[in-house]
Amino acid sequence: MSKGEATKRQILNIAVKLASMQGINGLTIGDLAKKVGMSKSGLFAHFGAKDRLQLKVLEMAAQKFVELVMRPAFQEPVGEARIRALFTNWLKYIEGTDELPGGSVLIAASIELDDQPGELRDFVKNAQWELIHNIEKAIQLAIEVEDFRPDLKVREFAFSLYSFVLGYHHFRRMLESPDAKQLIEKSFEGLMIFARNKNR
Amino acid sequence: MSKGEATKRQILNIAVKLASMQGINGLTIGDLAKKVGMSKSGLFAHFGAKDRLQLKVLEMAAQKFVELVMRPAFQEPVGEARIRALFTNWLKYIEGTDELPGGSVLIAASIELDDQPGELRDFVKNAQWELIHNIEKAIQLAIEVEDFRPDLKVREFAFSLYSFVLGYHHFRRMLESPDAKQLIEKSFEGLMIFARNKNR
DNA sequence: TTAACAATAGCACGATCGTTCGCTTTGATC
DNA sequence: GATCAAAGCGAACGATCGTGCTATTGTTAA
Repeated sequence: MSKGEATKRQILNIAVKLASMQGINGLTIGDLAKKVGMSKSGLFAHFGAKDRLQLKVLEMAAQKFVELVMRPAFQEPVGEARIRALFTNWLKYIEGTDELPGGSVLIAASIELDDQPGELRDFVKNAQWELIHNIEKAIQLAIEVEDFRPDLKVREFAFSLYSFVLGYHHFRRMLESPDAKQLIEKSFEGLMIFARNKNR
Repeated sequence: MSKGEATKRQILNIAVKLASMQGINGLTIGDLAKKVGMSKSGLFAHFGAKDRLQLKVLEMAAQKFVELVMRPAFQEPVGEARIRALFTNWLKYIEGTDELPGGSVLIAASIELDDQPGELRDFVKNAQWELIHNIEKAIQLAIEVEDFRPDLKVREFAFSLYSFVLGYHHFRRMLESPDAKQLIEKSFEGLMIFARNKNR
């Protein structure tokens, strides 16, 4: 890996962290340069335009999500186990780490960008749809191995699951509700009971 | 009402509209002045600082929400009817009007502000908690008139309802999912069945 | 009707925004 | 070690940010 590629990656890591706190629009080149420890112009040269930087940040965020949530979940056996792993990883991702202290960048970006058309919005929209389709695949497989009811509506299940995650994000991060985790876990278990195949 | 009060109100109406599209942080005084049709400094004098303007915008947004969603719902008879009215009004509010084209200002502000402490964040947090407590009151009353099960967990019901609304917001505004409305309505009906008193 | 005051405009400020350009330093290649 | 491209810096650009100040206009009450 060339020197340029290395610093670019380092920049993006810090940029994702920053964007997760100040939003993708709140991300500023001067600010970012200061955090990275290099000059504005030197940093800027890596991307050529702010749009490019923002897009790369979103791509990196999406990639991190896949690595931390989707990939490990899809290594679990098909069925309820995979759904549970997906759920668990997702929660952990939202709770944040040193790398991503500010919750989900993509959820935040969704709301920031939902009224400003363009490349950034399109990317987020596509990324979210891809996520949903993958969830739906996992649900479909759970039906096929008869963990879940054959008449379970895949799309509706996905909507509920996604909604609960958004709710958790909200209750935990904005409301700072101390029982946020219990609430989503209870809701999730309810969803599982609803989905489970009673004939086994 | 004095002249100043009148223009102040007019400014805030346009500001809420703007903030609902560009976010509370994306709101800019120059931009706003242009839309309102007056000078930057003239507009600025009404608020003294940007924070003040932002706070007033959030207050106005919260007030609009109460007027459009909460107040009419609480005129409905206690019980399931009130919950349904709350739900219906909330959806309509999210779907947006000419006044509020950009979805819920408060939901957007929640995510924008969740990592920047201060007066604005505190206000949004309090407003959201007040909303939740009012929802919980309505649920509690529905239990007391025996529309809902006596052992229904009020907080959990409120979490689910709120989550579905967030999901609807997301599916409709970001994903532009054509079946968003069907999805949340199905989820809501499921929630109602779950909550309903079976002994009636 | 006029004196007092509120409301608005104009202008300028320092700061920061994204971006450009020319220069120096660094790194890799022969 | 010389060569040349890649990488990074410093300074400056025009635009816009939030915010003061002063002057002028408009409203209101005596």
